[in-house]
Amino acid sequence: MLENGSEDYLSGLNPPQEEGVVNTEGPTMIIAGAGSGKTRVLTLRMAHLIRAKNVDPFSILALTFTNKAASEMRKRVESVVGTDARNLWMGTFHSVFSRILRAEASKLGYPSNFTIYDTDDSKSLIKTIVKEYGLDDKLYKPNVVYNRISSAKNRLVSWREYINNPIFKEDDASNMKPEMGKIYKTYVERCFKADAMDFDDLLFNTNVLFRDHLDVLNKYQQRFQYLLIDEFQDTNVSQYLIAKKLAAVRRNICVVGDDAQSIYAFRGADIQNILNYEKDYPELRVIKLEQNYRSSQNIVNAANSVIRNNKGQLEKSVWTANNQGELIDLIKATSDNEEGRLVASSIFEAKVNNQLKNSDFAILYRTNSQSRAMEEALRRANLKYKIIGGLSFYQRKEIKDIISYIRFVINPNDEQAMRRIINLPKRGIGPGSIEKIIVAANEHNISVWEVLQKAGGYLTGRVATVLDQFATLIKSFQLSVEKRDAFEAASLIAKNSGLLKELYEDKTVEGLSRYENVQELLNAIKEFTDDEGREDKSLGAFLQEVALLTDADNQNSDDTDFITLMTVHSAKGLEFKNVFIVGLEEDLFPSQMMLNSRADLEEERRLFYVAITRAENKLSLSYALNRYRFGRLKTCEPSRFLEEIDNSFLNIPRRTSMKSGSDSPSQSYYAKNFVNNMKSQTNRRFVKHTSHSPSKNFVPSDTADLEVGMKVEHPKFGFGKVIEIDRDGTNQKAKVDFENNVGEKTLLLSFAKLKIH
DNA sequence: GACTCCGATCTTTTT
DNA sequence: GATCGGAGTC
Repeated sequence: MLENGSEDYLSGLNPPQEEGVVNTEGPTMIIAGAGSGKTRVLTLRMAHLIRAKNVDPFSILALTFTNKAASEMRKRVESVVGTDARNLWMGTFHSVFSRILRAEASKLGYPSNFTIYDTDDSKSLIKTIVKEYGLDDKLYKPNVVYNRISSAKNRLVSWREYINNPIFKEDDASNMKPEMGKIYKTYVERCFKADAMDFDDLLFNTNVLFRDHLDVLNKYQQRFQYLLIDEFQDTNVSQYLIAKKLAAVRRNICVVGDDAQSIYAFRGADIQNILNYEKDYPELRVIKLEQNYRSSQNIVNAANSVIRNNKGQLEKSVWTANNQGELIDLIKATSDNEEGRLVASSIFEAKVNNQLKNSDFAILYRTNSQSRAMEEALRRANLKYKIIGGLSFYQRKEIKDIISYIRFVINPNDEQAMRRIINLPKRGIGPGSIEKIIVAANEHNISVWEVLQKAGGYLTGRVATVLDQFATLIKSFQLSVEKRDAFEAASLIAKNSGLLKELYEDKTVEGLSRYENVQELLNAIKEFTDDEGREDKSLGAFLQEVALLTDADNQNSDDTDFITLMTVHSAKGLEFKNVFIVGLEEDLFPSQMMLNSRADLEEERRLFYVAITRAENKLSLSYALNRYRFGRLKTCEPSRFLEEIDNSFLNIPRRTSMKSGSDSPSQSYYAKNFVNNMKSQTNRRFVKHTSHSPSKNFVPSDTADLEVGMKVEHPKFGFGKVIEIDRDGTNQKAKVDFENNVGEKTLLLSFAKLKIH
């Protein structure tokens, strides 16, 4: 396979696949049905360019949708062509163009160390602006405003164009939000002043860069002779225009996509891109990959029977030569918790009967919040699992705090970072003082950082002294960043800022885990600096890397045998032997927010299609008749999508809690069953657990049962024995000796989840 | 300014 | 269930 000049990587490809690999010149569109080997074609196409056409990997640019997809693809190219693959330009639109923007930042009036605002930063900035203007925050909700601005940027509508556009004006006025344009303008100005770009700016500003600086555009047009875009159906207009500009000279642009799997319209993805593409490149070569190699016939046919309900698709018929396979299981549960138990027991059974591993299973759901019930059931069944996505590591408070320190040290104009850390740990600087600082900065037309450095000149008394100390601290950090590598500098910041100490002194279970998380972050930074191949080991370089990272590609190589839990969105591009799609209830999947238009509903249906086509051998669908939503119990109807699946592919419902053979149990049966189910829930001996305001927590009567010598189980530390109980004072504590080399821990009872055995 | 309690509000998906 | 902001208290 690695022999020079050998082309045996072409063997085993079907005709359209081979066509996609070897026809490397000119514009190409590959319409690739689910499971049709599109990643294989894409990687071999790159390999073919390097190997057979002697193209320098450095001049190939491949744009993917996620970081994970990029690194996966790089690995696969490497397995064919060897280390040459390392020189490929490969990554998400956001990561590739943020790199280019850093190199060319000065042309746009930005420093090259500009900060990237994540969604939280953007929303909180919007919130501040709305407040500063004295606007009604019920009307101008950060979410709504953010989405409006975001979609404008994704269509390359600048604030100036937005304000001058009568259609937007009318639209906003009729929505009672006439000030939208003003907020957009101020938001952009504040980002610029903070030397910050949000996610959309990375694309918007790249367009501006290429529009206003033809020399720069020319440089990259020369460099990137071959352009490949994966998941083309999920690109937005802004992304497409960047690609179009880059490919304008050589026209070697290959896009791969599947309109049936377009699931990101909510984020500005525009299916129109496919039509524009055909218009922009009349000489286009279109290749269709229609044979599915992944799934059994039942699964492929069921997926087709679902997607058939959508109107207006590209012509394509996905088929498979695989065998018929098992029928699709339908699991009907009375509650979300029971759904979890049924899924868990089904997995357990299948593992035993078919000699399968945990990693052969995936549980897919529509919303992250559904993971909870599944998680608990799997834990009880002793099945190892891993949740992908959800609240990512980098979104945890303690991590964001440290990162904000780093951000502020690197870029002291970063307003959002400043707001976060200026009173952390508590320095006695409240909202009042922060406002004063901002006002002073605006009055003298200088940056906030300049005010902080000369606090005595603008503020008085104790606050001035404290701010002075703060500025000195930051300056000392700045010095150490210059002199040390990322790990040393970050350790110093964690320590000298006082954050580490504060967490260390918090002996609650939560504090402990926060402390561990910070250590984990430091480990990640250590890994970063220990990487031999990396030339820039500064903290700034680490920050750039981390800003666009999601925890989807947090690979822990040592332990890989787990059941995967994730949303359908994050499952795109993956495959599993056995797949469970859970929570197939009306208003949940399809989501109630997507029932307003046909287009929305069709996107949900495509999402369902994506979920189904992840499965290779066995698919199980489940729904619950009662579910906790918004902390309230709600009765649910089965999803309309279930009815769209042709019955001939389905197994008659068999996994229900019913003991009797009756196939239409009365509602009261479920109600009764559900009450029992709930009872067993409350009998659990877990202490209620919330993240803050501990006084709000109650200690349920059963922790009063806790006695010295009892065997207990903790979700994180495992089994242990109570050796001491302190019931005096307000903070009741128990000292527990844990097995598995964790040792003795003192747990605050109001926090600890302890199960008595 | 810090801390506590209480009620209101929201949860679709992600770079 | 979790977070945020307001109100009241120290």
